[in-house]
Amino acid sequence: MDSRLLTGTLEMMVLEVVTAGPTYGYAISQEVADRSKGLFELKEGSLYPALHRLARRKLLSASWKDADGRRRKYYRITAAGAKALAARKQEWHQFAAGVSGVLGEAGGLA
Amino acid sequence: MDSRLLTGTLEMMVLEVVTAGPTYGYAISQEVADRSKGLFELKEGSLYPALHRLARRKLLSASWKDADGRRRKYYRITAAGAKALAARKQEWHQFAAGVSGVLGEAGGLA
DNA sequence: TAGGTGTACCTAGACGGTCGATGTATTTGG
DNA sequence: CCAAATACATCGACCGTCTAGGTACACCTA
Repeated sequence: MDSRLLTGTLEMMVLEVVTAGPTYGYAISQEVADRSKGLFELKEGSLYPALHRLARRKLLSASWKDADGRRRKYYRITAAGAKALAARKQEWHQFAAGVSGVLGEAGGLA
Repeated sequence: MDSRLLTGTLEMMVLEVVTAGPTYGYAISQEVADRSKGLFELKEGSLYPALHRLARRKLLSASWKDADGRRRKYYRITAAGAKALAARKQEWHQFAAGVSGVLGEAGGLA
């Protein structure tokens, strides 16, 4: 898996996972790995900066919580985040359809 | 269209177009725009460096030709290029399926 | 109790691809 | 005659991912 493919979709996937309910970095990476059948193993050097970007842009809100004697930073989606996610998903589908079109496959743009 | 999504797929699309027969930079960008219904407008600052990379890696071979009184650099796919393209396409399909899985859509990884 | 593994966060710098801007030159169409 | 299209190329800016490193605590086993 060329990690360059992740560029632009990593944030979308993070937003999607957080949409399911408040969660934290480590759990997000596990969930993404799970849902992708182990294909995506988000690296800490990509994941944490992405979370910070999303928080800075107010697409996620963050708060520290203690659970199981562990210090965790929980993220939850904001209204702006939900909106941005919807836009990203649409863009992604359009993009994927465009690639299909160039590759001469069925499922290209209408 | 966030152009960052193109990272990693631009070369694949170029290889695919050249597979149809020897062609040149300007025509490639037209063809990609065509096949993607205008969604992808490859910029010169991305396209030409990509062609040079692919040629340097021997995935494409290049030769100058004169046609219509115009100076054009024609590219054709090499055996290694065809092989690389097949690999990239498989990787792309896997990647797209992985994203579908994370987004909770049908068509995820088996 | 020492050490390894898993959990959990973070950052710095390297790397590389896409972009906008800019440059050159010719042909075509109004 | 001049604007637009054709056709190639390069440069530096920008930005996201990665590797590698760091901190800290919980848990299990020898």
